Amino acid sequence: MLPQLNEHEQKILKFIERYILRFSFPPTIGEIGRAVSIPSKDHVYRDLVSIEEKGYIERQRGISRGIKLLHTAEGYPFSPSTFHIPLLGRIAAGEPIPFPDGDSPPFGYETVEVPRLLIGRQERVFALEVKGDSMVDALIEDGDIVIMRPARSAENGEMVAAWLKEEGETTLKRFYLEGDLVRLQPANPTMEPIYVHPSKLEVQGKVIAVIRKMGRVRS
Amino acid sequence: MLPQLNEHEQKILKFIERYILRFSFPPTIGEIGRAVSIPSKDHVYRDLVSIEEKGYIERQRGISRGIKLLHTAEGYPFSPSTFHIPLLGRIAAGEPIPFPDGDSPPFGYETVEVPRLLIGRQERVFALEVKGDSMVDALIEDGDIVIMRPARSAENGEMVAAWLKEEGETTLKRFYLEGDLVRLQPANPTMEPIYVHPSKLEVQGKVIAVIRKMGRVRS
DNA sequence: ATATACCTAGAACATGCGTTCTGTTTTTAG
DNA sequence: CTAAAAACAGAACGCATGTTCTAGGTATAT
Repeated sequence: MLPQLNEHEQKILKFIERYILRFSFPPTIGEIGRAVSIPSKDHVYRDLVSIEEKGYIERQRGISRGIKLLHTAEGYPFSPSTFHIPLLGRIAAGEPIPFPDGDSPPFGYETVEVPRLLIGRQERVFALEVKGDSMVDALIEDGDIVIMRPARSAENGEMVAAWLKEEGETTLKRFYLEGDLVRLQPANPTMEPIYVHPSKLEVQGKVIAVIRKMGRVRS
Repeated sequence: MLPQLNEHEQKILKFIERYILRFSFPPTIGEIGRAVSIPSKDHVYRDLVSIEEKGYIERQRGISRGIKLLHTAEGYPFSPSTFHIPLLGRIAAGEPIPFPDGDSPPFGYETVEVPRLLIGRQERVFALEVKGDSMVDALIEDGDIVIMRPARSAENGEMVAAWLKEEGETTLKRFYLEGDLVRLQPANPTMEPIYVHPSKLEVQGKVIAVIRKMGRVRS
């Protein structure tokens, strides 16, 4: 686990990250200072040394813009064209999805690497690995990675993680509000939808993407 | 299509690419000159202007290392942590898969961005977008992106694209050679396998991964 | 040959930029 | 409270680096 950053170091690291995503090369010490309102270059210089000692960046001394960003302020690996999403756990049939509580992004989890284009704005998204064949009705199989975003409500047609209070289980289906009932439509067209009253249903999040890696071989 | 680069420009662009992959920031003009054996900084400077005019890089004038690499010397989009896989087309039920013939990498196609980790070091991979619900037995739905690699044979348990000669259609299933028959096992556990004689079957490729992006909303 | 354009080299120049020094202010330890 | 340590500001220094100038070389067309 990486050591925590103090306030200045966090602001500096976040600025470096934004700068690289925008320009594709790191900022100078002066640019950092102006961006985070530290007039002294020496001050920024020392902070960079500290950030490097904590393992978030790697520096080439004496070289302009000699900064290599290794981890984001959230402690995740950084790469410019890809985003690392925390893998919160492995989810199986009948289990509630362990949504992160509060606004604090989870720290120190294993991560899943996905292209930035797949996620768009990468706010509060997280990943789950599916265990077992309980979600075949959502066209999801054992080992799939499901990428989600917490949400309390949904638009018609969106794929949601819905908690069915009476059954005590979570299901992934497309959401349609029809009159005063909600139709939960399986992705598998051979299966029938279910209708529930909104009071018996709790939308927990929206499914953003599913990734299936076929590397392994089944006996 | 991007204009061709002359010999110097190619050497420079390839050096920039290698340098960025190694250090995570671009080289200086002097470093480029030394690497490609051009003693004159002015010479390198003019070459960079030319490379920029041809659209391979984007430059921030007047600032050190102000180079953003847009395309590789081969004309593909550049990003350090992802591959860009050619999207060969949209595949629907009953259609044969348009595998690329020969070793020449397809040029000028639309591409799909995939993290390097997802496909490893494999070459000649390509992507297809699935149209229609004909592959639900493989737990694949309309709009999914299937990433494949051409192959003539398969190991037991691998997911393959198999051409069924008598039916005249392609199907995606797990491959098991059992005695002198091949068992093609659907990913959907509620569906039954089919058994065919190897002579009636042609393995066309292996499925490496499936990507499902849920952005759009269905009515 | 002559002219033109282009490629190339080397040096000069001005600014960019990392580093370090001096000194002040704020925080922490006892 | 007092002393030590850490955080901070500003300036100075010197090498790094992008840019431009001058000039010689090479190819091509007329």
